[in-house]
Amino acid sequence: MSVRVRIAPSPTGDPHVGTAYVALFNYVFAKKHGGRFILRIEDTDRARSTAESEAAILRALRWVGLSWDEGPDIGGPCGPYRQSERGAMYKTEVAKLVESGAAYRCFCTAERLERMRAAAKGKSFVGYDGLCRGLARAESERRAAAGEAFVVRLAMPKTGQTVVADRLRGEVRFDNTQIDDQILLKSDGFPTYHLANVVDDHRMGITHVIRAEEWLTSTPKHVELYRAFDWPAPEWIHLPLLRNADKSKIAKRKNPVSLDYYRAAGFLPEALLNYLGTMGWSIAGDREKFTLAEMIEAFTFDRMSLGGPVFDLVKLAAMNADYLRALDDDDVVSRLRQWRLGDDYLRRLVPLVRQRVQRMDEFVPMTEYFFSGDLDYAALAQDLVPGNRTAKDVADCLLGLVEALDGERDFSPAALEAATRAFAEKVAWEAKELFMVVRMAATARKATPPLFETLAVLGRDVVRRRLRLCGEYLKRLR
RNA sequence: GGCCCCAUGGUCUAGCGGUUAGGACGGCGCCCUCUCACGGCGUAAUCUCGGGUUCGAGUCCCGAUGGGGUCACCA
Repeated sequence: MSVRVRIAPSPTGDPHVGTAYVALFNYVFAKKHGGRFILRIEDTDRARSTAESEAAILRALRWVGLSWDEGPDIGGPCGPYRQSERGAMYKTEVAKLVESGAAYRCFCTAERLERMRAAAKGKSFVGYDGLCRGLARAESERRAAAGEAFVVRLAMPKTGQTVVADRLRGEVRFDNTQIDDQILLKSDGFPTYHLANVVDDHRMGITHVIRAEEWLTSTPKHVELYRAFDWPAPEWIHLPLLRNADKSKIAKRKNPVSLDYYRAAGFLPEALLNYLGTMGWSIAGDREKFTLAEMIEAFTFDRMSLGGPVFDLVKLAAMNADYLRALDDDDVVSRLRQWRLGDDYLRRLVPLVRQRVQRMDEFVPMTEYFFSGDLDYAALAQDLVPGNRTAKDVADCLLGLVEALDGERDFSPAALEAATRAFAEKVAWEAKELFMVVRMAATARKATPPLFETLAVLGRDVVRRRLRLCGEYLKRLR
């Protein structure tokens, strides 16, 4: 059977470095075995999924250099590759499960579930209590027909164990008493990840599920689903999780996590890929530089290590430096043009500064912060903290604004201004007071072109990082 | 807290019963050099602990400890 693997990102935010990490191993494994690498969009969370996020993820994956053989943009034999367009399949499949008794309708309200969880707090098992599991078939049919809202839950076996065969860990055993009756179909009729993932992986002929370790503990539910459907299960390979410096799962509050950040910061995609390839995997004992092609050539899961690797920006930068130095001068020029020194970026900059310079030789010094990375706030420490505020106030404010901006997909000047004004109101800051702080945090200057135009050109990743770093700097001031 | 996973320098890792425990990033020192960077050389720093198994454990087993993940109508 030929290898078919997939990466299944959820379009609910920025393109995540973890997605690239998992994609890399899927890609390499597929290529190693002459298989196919599939991109599937898991957009069943209709409240959080956005088209912009999906587009950003595709763009970022392309930038990093991983191309897929089947996907929402290029199609393929098992489409559609967007779960929101596959709704009918899930309903048909879940109906079979209800019919066979492997799943059941649950009419419990969110309020009841909340009370149930509160009551179970501190107990050894905190999953669904099974109230609706015992409902007579006729009553379940009747209530559904009457239009009462329901979800469909998996009827997990109540005894015995479920064994997950993980390629890297061997057989992992779970007592069935520990496993929740997972919701398969939400009351809006959309499937949860657990259902959609199993149905799609089956229908798309996925042979190996290579995904992050955070999924390991929900895999018994998937095992049970394959059993209930009487489908052959794929092989599971749970990759170690990328970590922050404190070893917790990599997260944007502690580490830049958006692939767009890495592009904006001037990392070369091949260097990033090489670095990700050293996270949990090694090509040889004394070697860590290798190309994608070399990784494919040498690839085997036998060379994985399972401790969660700390994602270290410093080491990434050192590796990036190696790649940069290996390019010839013309290549570097061309990379710089693609990055920020090209017409596109300059065209956005010129309207902001042309009225403010008298001579062209002022342009570069005046726009320096549009091209630099992290800024130094030491010289601004006094100005950053208005007389009526403490450093901590300003820090909290900045950090709060970053959170607010995280959810802001639209980074146009107008949207930024609206969001920032709304935030100012929320924290009871005078708008112009906040604007000045943001200006200094984003540019390390007190005089710049109009703030929101400037932020828009700097871009969401650079702006959020600078505001965060400035906030953290102020926190340390004390 | 229940369950699950993991455990070699600060970090990424090599090691798959017998090694002076290797490489890389970072640190420090020296050399190269008009400066800086590159490069070269050197140096400090690791097998979490406790029991076994074995002639012999970083390597195998058990336990403890520590870290992480997960317990949603999010993925």
